[in-house]
Amino acid sequence: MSSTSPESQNLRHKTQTTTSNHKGNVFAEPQALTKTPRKASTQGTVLTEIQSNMGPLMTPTKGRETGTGEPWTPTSNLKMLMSAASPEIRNREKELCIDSEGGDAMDPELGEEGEKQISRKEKSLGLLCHKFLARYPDYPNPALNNDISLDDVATELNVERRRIYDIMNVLESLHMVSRLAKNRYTWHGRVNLPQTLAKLRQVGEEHRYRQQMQQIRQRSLEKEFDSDGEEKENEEVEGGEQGMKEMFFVELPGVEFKAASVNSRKDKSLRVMSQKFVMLFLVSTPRVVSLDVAARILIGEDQVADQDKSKFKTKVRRLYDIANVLRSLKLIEKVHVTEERGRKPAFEWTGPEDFPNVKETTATTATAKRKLESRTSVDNCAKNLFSSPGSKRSFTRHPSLIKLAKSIQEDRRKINSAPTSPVKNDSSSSEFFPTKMAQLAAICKIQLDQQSNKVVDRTPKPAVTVTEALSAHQQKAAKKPGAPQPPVLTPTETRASTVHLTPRAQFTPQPTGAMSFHPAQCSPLIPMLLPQHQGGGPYAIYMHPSSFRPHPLTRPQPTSLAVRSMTFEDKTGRSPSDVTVQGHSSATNKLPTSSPSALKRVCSERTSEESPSKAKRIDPSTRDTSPKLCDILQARLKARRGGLLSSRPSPRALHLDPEFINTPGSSVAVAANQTLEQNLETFLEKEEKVTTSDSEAGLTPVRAVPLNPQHLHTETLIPTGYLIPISQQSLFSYKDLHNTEGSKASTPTYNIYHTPTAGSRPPPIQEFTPTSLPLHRPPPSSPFSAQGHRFHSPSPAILNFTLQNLGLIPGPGSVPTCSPGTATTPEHPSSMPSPLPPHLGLHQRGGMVFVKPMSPVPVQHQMTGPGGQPLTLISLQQMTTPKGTALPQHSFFHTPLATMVTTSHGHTAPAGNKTVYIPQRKLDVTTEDT
DNA sequence: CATTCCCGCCATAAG
DNA sequence: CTTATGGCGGGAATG
Repeated sequence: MSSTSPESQNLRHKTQTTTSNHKGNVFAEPQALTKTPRKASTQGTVLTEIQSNMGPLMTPTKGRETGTGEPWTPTSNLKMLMSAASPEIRNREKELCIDSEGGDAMDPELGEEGEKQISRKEKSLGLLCHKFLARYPDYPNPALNNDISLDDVATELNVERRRIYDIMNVLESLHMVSRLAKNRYTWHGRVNLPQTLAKLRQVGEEHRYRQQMQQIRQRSLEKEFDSDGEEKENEEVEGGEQGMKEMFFVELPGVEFKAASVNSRKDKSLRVMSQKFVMLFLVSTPRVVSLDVAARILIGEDQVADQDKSKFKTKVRRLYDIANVLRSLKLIEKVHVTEERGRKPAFEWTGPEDFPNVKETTATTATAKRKLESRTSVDNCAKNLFSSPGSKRSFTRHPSLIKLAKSIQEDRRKINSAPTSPVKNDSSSSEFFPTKMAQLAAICKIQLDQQSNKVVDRTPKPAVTVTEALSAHQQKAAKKPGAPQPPVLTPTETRASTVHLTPRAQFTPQPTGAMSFHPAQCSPLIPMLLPQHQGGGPYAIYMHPSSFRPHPLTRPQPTSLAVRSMTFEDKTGRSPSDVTVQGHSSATNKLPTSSPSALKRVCSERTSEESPSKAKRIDPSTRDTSPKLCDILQARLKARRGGLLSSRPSPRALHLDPEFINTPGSSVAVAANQTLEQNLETFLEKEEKVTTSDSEAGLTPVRAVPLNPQHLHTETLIPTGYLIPISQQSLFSYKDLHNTEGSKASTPTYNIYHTPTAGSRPPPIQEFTPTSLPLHRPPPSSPFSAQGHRFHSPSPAILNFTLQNLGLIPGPGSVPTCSPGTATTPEHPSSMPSPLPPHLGLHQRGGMVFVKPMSPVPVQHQMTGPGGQPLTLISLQQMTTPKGTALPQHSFFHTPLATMVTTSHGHTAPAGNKTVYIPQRKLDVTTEDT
């Protein structure tokens, strides 16, 4: 929108040829400033960017809707600082203290100019992404306009457009943004991240990525010799379905589908690749995926052994691009897997482990929808057909279709909205954004459930968190019973760590004390509402919906979305795919649609884990295992069905519009039925299978895995089209409970959730470390001019940086607070009994403080930034990823089995501790089931 | 040398 | 046609 945009673009293009300088200057806001020394400098080939200098000068001209422009200088300064620091130090984070000013501070010598070498890192995609993310709240107020203008972003961040596309593509793959139109995207933040992840995991399982990964790993281990042939075969067999490598983009429901237009362009790589990559993490047992394995899988077809190297290389390049973005989202971290042979670059998942899908299904409201569905579905189908990957489809984006969809959707919404959706917002606090609150609540809930206690911990005590984390891991990893839980604890703090995985460890799941307590927590957490049943239900396959989006600004309907999510499964009784489900208890999965059951289900998951006895049995079923089982089952099914269900496997053909279609009536229902049957069958077979599978995997089948048939995922229709999950927003109330528990209650929950980190992972200790942020608010005097002045809507990014620089980072041990500026309610750590000694992880590594923009408007009360702008302070554990910082995190995540983590520096983590591992095979990944 | 991954040419899709 | 997107790979920076 800004006038500048065109100009800038033009300039860019033009400039390209001659010099590299491109970017920067131009956008900087032409109008305002004159000062552009940088331009000249830039041009000069050398990278030096003088920008830093400029910074102060610049006024934040650009502010647009997004949040206002950020002056960018500061940012750049920060950047510089970081970069400077980082190189030397592996950690980016800590150094900040330094200072304020940008350039000089850091460098003793150079003073201002100094930066010349910006080292490549400054330009890295990860950093850029960080800056980008800093501009938007993790959980934006839906009511606000969350539009993102590419031009503005490019300008403000001072980067070429091309780079923004890279970021947007991956964010889009996670549904954190969606494309509205030409230069416009809408920011969704992490609101539907849980759903997205759940969905991706589901899809990933369906694709049997886990198996594929295992095969590849094995193969590689054993090099060519012997076995590979066979193994391969096996896969391929199943692969029939696999064939569908080309999956399409997985879509989410509701909010996001604005992107209708998106699907168009072949949907080639980045977006899809990113999703696949994430899927790999979600299905792999140790949440570690090595680069090459990922590349191989992503290559897709690759069946043949090594394909071109070049292709591989290219793929790897892309993976790095994606990884950098994911890293900035804190979803993954770089690690090294040491196999026998050497260490390979790999990434470890650090995002949320579980995301129960929350979905609400509202069972009701089928009425109108069906009709709608039918239509849409048709359209969708058509569309799908057209759009085959690779080839160009003329049809993509038919306007007509889009419109249709829109209208339908709207209708649907209206219809749906009221009844089911539980709208309770307790939000007294949430005055303005009920919807948002709801979403948040939902999210929270989800997180809580998943993480079980983690959330709680986060605020109060680290120790707790750790424990939980451990327990979770344990479960996954399933240790031997004898093994104590503590093992995991080792606080390894390395950031970039090397993980050594021993191949199979045998483990039995064991009940650990820790686990036991989980249940209790769960129950409390879950309290109110679990949304309906889980499951696959929530997702619907979606073609691409039209880009319908209600008003950006005004969109009330959050609830409606929730409502809309219906699950097909109801009919059949079983949800087609229920990722989460695995209730141990119910052999039959059919959960009635009733919500209560859903809750139970969730609980059950947790409980299952916990309960020792059950744990064993059930564990397998639980997330980790389940996938396997699923895979197996699926494989079986496929084999059988073969022809029968061709439809299913090849998703492409089907497109269902989720929303519209939710009702089971159509194909879905059928599918569901099939699935049930299949499940049973598979289940029976399963045992056999299990063995085989294990063997395939390379794992010794130590234990028989008891599977619950239930878990199996049915294959849902998903594969084909876009999947749309249902938005969870409905849940809300939860937070109340939460709050109460946590000390924070008073503060609007919103804040809490806000914390970026919070959402996802069990926070390693570090999070806590940061002392209370609020205090730190940068004094006006702070070196950065920007801060002082900033009137309103300062760019959050800047603040963040500043804070960091100022040394806000607290020492260890401090309480993590996310208090709003004003109150800063201290959340004292609630005194949770932490089973584990704190020492584990804590280090002060320096948490970072992050300031995120809150939803601008309303939030004010909560906190007010220096300028009066609303700010939320959050402690982050790690900023970006640099390897250097020491974080304990990894250790937790690693399966207890045999992983050892080495710090980047090389000091090994404290011992493998209790991990039991049998070093037989090098391969890390071990499946664990029981 | 290997790993990372930035840069930006240039093919395509959109408008 | 002009733009907007984004695949893709050279090759530079780093390790």
